[in-house]
Amino acid sequence: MEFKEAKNKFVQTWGALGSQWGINKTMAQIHALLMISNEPVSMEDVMEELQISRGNASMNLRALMDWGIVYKEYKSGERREFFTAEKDLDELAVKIARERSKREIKPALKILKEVSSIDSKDSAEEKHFVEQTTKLYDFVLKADNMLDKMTEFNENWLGRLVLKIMK
Amino acid sequence: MEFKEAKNKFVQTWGALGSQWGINKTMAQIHALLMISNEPVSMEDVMEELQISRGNASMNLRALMDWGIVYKEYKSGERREFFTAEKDLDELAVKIARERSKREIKPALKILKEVSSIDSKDSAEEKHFVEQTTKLYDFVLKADNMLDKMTEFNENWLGRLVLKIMK
DNA sequence: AATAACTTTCATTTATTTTTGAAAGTTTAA
DNA sequence: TTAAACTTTCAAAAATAAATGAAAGTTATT
Repeated sequence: MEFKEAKNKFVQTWGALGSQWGINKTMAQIHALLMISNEPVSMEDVMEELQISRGNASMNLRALMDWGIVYKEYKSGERREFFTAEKDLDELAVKIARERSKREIKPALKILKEVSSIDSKDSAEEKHFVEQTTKLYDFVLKADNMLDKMTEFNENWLGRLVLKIMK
Repeated sequence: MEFKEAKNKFVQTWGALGSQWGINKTMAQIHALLMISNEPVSMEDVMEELQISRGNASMNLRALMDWGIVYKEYKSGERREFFTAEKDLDELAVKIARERSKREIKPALKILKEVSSIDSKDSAEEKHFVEQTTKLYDFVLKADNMLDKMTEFNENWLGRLVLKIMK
């Protein structure tokens, strides 16, 4: 396989993976492109390589910056803006986890708490509802905390030990 | 908030959460409905409660069964089939993780390995590409293994200890 | 302060995903 | 073996999400 083909295959694959994990396809593809780029990439380059429109490139680059996983760079003597990706993968994972937690899990938790707090009066049906949603709340909270604590987890020695054992 | 409202809110919320995590909305809603149901639910009930068509109900129930998180049940003396959800949440998480790993991560890993194995000849650009995709491969593999090992992790004492510390 | 170089916005179009529902398929019981 | 009760399939329709591109908006340069 030659370089160009490999590059293209990688961008496609990363794009598909992204879209299955809540990041839209183009966004993930742009990120892929930046990941494997030696040097900062201009919007023009992104449009060219991925064959997408200016508007699309602009909006998705903006979104990537909002997520904190792509940065703007300025080259002296150049008018245009250039972009680079976060390349530290642990950092990348943490940022994505944080963002998704904030956008998706936190709001869901709020509602889970709400609905699990109705007073279940008498019926067995209602009791079961409260029981289940309470369990779910605890579970999602636990899972969310795990994500939140990933950084420390990855850094502290005990975490490393466990990782080693789990491997 | 009264029961009916809470129930509806929960189904909607779980549906939205599901659709953001790669499970389609109706599938997640059906699952939600089964989760909070005291007793097995017929397809007719599902259609009625969620206001969806017979085909939709049928296909999504089938998908849920393929994922191994919903089971068919037969009531003696009843012709119809009834359905119940996996209610053990750890089990649920493991099954979802396994399924997604199989469908999405494993194929992506295969391609990552492929593209990271081109021989990078001379150019710095190609060297960088191989370097990055190799790192990515290792990272995704690590993450995937973590998912794979969740069960043990949740069961063994060291895991529990770490969970406690992480809390 | 006018112009050129570039970026963002957003109404419209296009592509993708999901849902419908009627026909075909199965299973059970008489 | 026929009919009733139920489930599955799948082509077409509807809903949703994403992309386009031209106009509006910025910012730097002369």
